[in-house]
Amino acid sequence: MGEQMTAEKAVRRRKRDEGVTRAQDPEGTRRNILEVASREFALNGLSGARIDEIAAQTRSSKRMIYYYFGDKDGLYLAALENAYSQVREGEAKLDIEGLSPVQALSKLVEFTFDHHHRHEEFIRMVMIENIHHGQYLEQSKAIRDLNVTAIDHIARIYSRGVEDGVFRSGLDPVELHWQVSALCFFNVSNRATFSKIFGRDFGAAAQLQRLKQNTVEMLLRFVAKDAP
Amino acid sequence: MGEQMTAEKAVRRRKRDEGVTRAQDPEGTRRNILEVASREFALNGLSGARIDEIAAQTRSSKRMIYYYFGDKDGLYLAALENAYSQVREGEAKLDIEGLSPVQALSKLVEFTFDHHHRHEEFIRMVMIENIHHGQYLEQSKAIRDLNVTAIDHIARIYSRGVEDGVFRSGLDPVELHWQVSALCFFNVSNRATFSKIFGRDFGAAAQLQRLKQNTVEMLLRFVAKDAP
Amino acid sequence: MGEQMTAEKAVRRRKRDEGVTRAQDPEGTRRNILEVASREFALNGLSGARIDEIAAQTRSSKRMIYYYFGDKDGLYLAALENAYSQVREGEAKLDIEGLSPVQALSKLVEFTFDHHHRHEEFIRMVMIENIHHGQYLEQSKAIRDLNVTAIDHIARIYSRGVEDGVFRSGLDPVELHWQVSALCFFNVSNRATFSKIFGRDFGAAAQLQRLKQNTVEMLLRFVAKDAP
Amino acid sequence: MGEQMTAEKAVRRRKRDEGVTRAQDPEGTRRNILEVASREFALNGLSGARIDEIAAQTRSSKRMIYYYFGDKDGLYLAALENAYSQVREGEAKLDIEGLSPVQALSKLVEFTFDHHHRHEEFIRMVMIENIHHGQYLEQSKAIRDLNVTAIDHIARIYSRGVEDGVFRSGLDPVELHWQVSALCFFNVSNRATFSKIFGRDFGAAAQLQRLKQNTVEMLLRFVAKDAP
DNA sequence: TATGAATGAGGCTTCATTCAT
DNA sequence: AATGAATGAAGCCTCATTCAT
Repeated sequence: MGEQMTAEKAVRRRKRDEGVTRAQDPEGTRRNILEVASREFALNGLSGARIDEIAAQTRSSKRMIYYYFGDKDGLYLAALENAYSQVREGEAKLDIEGLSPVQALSKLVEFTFDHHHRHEEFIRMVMIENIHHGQYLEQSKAIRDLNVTAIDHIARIYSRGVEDGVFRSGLDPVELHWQVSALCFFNVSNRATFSKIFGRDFGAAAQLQRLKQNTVEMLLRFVAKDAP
Repeated sequence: MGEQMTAEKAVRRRKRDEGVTRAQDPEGTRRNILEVASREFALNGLSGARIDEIAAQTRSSKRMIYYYFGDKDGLYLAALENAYSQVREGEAKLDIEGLSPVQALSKLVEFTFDHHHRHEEFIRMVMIENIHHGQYLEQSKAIRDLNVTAIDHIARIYSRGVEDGVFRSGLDPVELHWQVSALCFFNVSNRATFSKIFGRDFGAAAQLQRLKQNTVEMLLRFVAKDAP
Repeated sequence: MGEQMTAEKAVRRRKRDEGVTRAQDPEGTRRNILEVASREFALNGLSGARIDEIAAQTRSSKRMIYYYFGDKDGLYLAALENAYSQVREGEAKLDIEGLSPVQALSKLVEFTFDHHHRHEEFIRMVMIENIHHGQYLEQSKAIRDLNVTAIDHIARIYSRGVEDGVFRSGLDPVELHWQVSALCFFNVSNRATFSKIFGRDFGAAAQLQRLKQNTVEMLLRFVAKDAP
Repeated sequence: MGEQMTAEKAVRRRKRDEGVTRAQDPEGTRRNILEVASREFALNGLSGARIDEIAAQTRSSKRMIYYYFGDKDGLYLAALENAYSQVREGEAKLDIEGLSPVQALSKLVEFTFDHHHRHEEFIRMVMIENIHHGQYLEQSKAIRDLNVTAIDHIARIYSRGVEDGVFRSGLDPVELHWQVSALCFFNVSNRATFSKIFGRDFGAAAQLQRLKQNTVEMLLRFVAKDAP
């Protein structure tokens, strides 16, 4: 009696009771921590996330977080790298072989729109990182390496379009990428405030479909050759 | 027993000696706190901001923060309302009287682009609020009231353009607003990560100028009547 | 907008809106404060009661509390004196004229039992004061003066009973008073814990009736002359 | 930058230097905190007790209080359970085997009287808990479990007395327990105010002896078979 | 590789009280 | 007689992190 049960201890007890004491699996442990941390950082931000809470959701303990990631910043950086890596990996799956420039650009925009929509956690990590002025991203060579190919697709499509005489020349692929990103990113990043302000659910399927088509159309019209 | 002088006390004493304290000026005190808090929340987020740090930059004390704003959340909400209120106020200054629909839309987009650029603090507050799923905005009738007129301008311009036969019909003003917002917001919100990833300063004057013109052009092309 | 409404301010506003600004009535103000304070101290104890909360329930302001009572301790002491004074005043109404010693003692015990039951606030103040080792009561000449007559009734009844040959001699009136007090006081003071431990409502009417009769009987049997 | 030495730190250092710290002794640490807390809560009440003060008297730190007990309420509840548990444990030592009902009842009352007297800390905790309307006790299954046997002794004695024809029938053991408790509890709980009001030390040995004998006698007379 | 126990610094908030009018 | 604004001290609690095993 008198055994007061704090949250911290309750978790430990639960784990023991559930027999969650897994076999020695360093990589699994690391992976598990990283997944939980990614979720928690994306949900609460860097200062909002709690090491205790992350540890509690982990299959291992707080000590292991420090063992594998050094400190909170290290864990955050790993989560950030994880987010970028997963998203870039997904992008690699986009296949625009054999499509005309217009079809390819349409497909790229649609894919980007959907991809952002599917990876809200990533979007939130990027928002959070921007709140921090990109100071962690700056430290990460891994992330910079990951992103160099990010504009390859659109650059290729655009130059083909220009060659084929269907896109006007003089545009900057990086700026095109910027525009696609802006429209697709905003859809996820600002949905909460936008929806609440206009009393309209910008996450509803039909609405998303319209926004996506708008975005495709915007890009196509933007690169289109001016009427003679 | 020497005069024990804490850092806080020393600061307060200095303030008083410098005659910075305007005793018994409720509105001034409140305003001063709010300004400092707005800056700090925008810089560090809700959980990242420190009441102690805010108080230290204030002309009054930590205690007064609680006196006027109740708690940290209350202060944050006030800062959020403050941000929206200031920005909406600035928007009211946009004058598009006597301009053609195309000119008006160009001006609106340029203005919005610059306005966002000038109000980074506001952008950051909106990002932060989105990280919090808009839960504070939701509590604030004041903000909802402020924003109802946000699309008035673009709605008016668009309908005039349609009447005049220069814009195609069938578009949704709220979605147009969404597009303008996305392109202008992203420019501020994601500048840090975008710049670092592409090794290019997206905040440089010339670059901004290009992005702004792109944005104007995108919108004009999007609403333009299709060539017959 | 942005006008955050703290509890403190809300109260002030309410009062103003309700036009509660009463006419200058020093005694009324003092009385009102004392009543609210008595309730709050009885409910929450000395350290548990809040000056702010008391002020909020008052028709006047926090400042007036200090104006009239000096400090929190002063207010508590006034509330304590108030409690004793009210209860002693009520006791004065007990009329045992013309009753036989047995009848008088019965009536006294019943009255005391009921009186305690009716004055839970007083009981709680006495408990609280005992928690504080009676250190405030000690300061109050007023309370000591009030209580000197507390045993008069029972002393008179007892000596009449002895004279009449119906009560045994050699008992101490103060101890008799002690016994009556113990049984009547406990009924109110420990009802919460006793009820919860035994899963039985010791405040229910029928139960109270039984306890009261027990108490009368206990006293009567205690003073009764031993069977020859 | 001189070594800034806070009071707290100094205390801790002293403790370590004196070898008072028994590192890594969870049960010892917990026990030590609980003992200090029990004393402090009993002395000052829930709101009156200070976590800082408790920590200072501990062999460990404020942080450990939260580690083991969650928050102040948790610590109070543990102290309350501790108080009940200790007292009930002591009661178990009462041995009335082989005694006649009258002797047994006498012994029980005397024991209860002394036991309450010896455990002032417990009495004070119960008073404090009653001030809080028993709301903590209510949360504690541990305490309810402890108390179920509290009336066993008196119930057994009484029924034997009735069987033996020395006690009258029709009485309720719980009410008998109530009466014994009232008289014994009051002696400790209200001693301060009673003594001060009547200018008589109700804690003096001779006085206590008289009160105890009165209490025994009251109970014996109450259960006694009426003279035929 | 892993863990439960322990920690210091600092975070937010509340309290009784006083000041200026 | 009365008030709104202001305050310093101290209260409770949480955080990231390290120690001992």
